[in-house]
Amino acid sequence: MKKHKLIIADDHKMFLDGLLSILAAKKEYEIVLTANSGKNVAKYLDINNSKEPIDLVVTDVNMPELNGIELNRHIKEKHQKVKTLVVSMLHDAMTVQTLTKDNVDGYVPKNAEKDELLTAIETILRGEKYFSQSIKDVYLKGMFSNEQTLMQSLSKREKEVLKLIAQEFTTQEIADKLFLSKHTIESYRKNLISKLEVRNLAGLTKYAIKLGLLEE
Amino acid sequence: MKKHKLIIADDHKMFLDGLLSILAAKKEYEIVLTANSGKNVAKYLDINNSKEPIDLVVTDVNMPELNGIELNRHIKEKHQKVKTLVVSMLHDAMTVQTLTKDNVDGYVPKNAEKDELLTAIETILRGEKYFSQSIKDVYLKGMFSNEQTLMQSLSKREKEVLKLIAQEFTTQEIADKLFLSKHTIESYRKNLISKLEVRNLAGLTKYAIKLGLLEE
DNA sequence: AACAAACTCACGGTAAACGGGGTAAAACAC
DNA sequence: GTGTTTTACCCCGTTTACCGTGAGTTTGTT
Repeated sequence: MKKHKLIIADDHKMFLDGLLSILAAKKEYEIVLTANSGKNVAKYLDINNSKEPIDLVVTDVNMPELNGIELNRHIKEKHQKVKTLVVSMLHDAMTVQTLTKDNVDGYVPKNAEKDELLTAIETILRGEKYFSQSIKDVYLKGMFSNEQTLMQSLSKREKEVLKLIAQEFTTQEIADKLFLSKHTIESYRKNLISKLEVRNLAGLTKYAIKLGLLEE
Repeated sequence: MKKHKLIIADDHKMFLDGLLSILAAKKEYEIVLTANSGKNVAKYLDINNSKEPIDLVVTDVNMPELNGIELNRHIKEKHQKVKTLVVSMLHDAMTVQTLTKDNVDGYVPKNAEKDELLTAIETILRGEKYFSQSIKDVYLKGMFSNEQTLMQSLSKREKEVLKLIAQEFTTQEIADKLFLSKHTIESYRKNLISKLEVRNLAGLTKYAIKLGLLEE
């Protein structure tokens, strides 16, 4: 019987050790590489995958250099045959949605049982998808939450203005910055307040943060 | 040689498995209990510790029911002889400060090497403290960051007002709510703006969030 | 071509926030 | 028991935000 070739990636070394000890005990699997960043996985695949094709990459979401989302995207673009399984904390709905949109093959939270992880891996290697119930819950909840819908209901310009508002710029300053009339910005402000169902600048600011419009 | 009795607690089962496999391989240690919440550890100690004293509790910070901070506090109050080692992600300075204030015996981030974990445990069992360099860095950085200082520079009343401001209440509404003159609230508003070095409500709101004054 | 979004601008009014300047009693610390 | 911080209060002037209502123009879709 041919062993399935796996890569596992997580920046928490102890967790990586844990995964490794679970998977190395199974003779069906060969751990070809363990990595603490997505970049190392991508690099490895880009160089070696044609010679020695990998079956599955098990990866965390939060990683330096190239995170799990980006790694999954890279794999699904450049190495379509390689399956991906995300093993991470429970993330927000958007993360899950992004991953599924990018055709990830499975998602198991880190608080799952060992057995569920093994089931997930088997299922995926058979060519099916595997998502834990809690992940499906998050996904569905996200579908009907208004955060997501509201974000989509905002146009590009509205998001731009919202961002500047939350960055403490006044209407006049934003108008100057965008070469628009201050009346225009006032309109946006009004629309944002009614669309997001908030009362004032404080509510707008909170939404800007929630929607991830602010970096620093 | 008498084995040291350990308890490990983490709500991520796979990580727990990892820890277990690392520690169970060492014959110096006996894993008396693995738990996925702080409450279970506290309960166990409260009932059994007099008969069969535990030497060390290894715990995560983020856990349901009773988190690592609360668990550590409980242990240091009720079971002074039991050492505690936190193994968790890198947390903010305040978490680390709270833990050290509560006399935790060590802190190792989850991305540490297996060997460092073992070193930490040995050190602590010898009666010394062990903190990874990255944890010390976070601690020191927190000492000189202004977020912490600013938070302390705010009085109770100021925090209360700031919270209400960020909750989208107007000056008048806050005045009514706290049975104060609206002039008073205006003063607080001004002081907050100058203390926190922001320009307006948006900046105040961001600080309220950063300082953790808002729940939902 | 028709239609809907998205984007732009305008006016008038009320309410609120912002900025600068104060006073003063109570609580806490040294 | 003197000094500092906290809490609470006041006035005034200016700016900005908020609200309603409306309307032209561009852009993309079917």
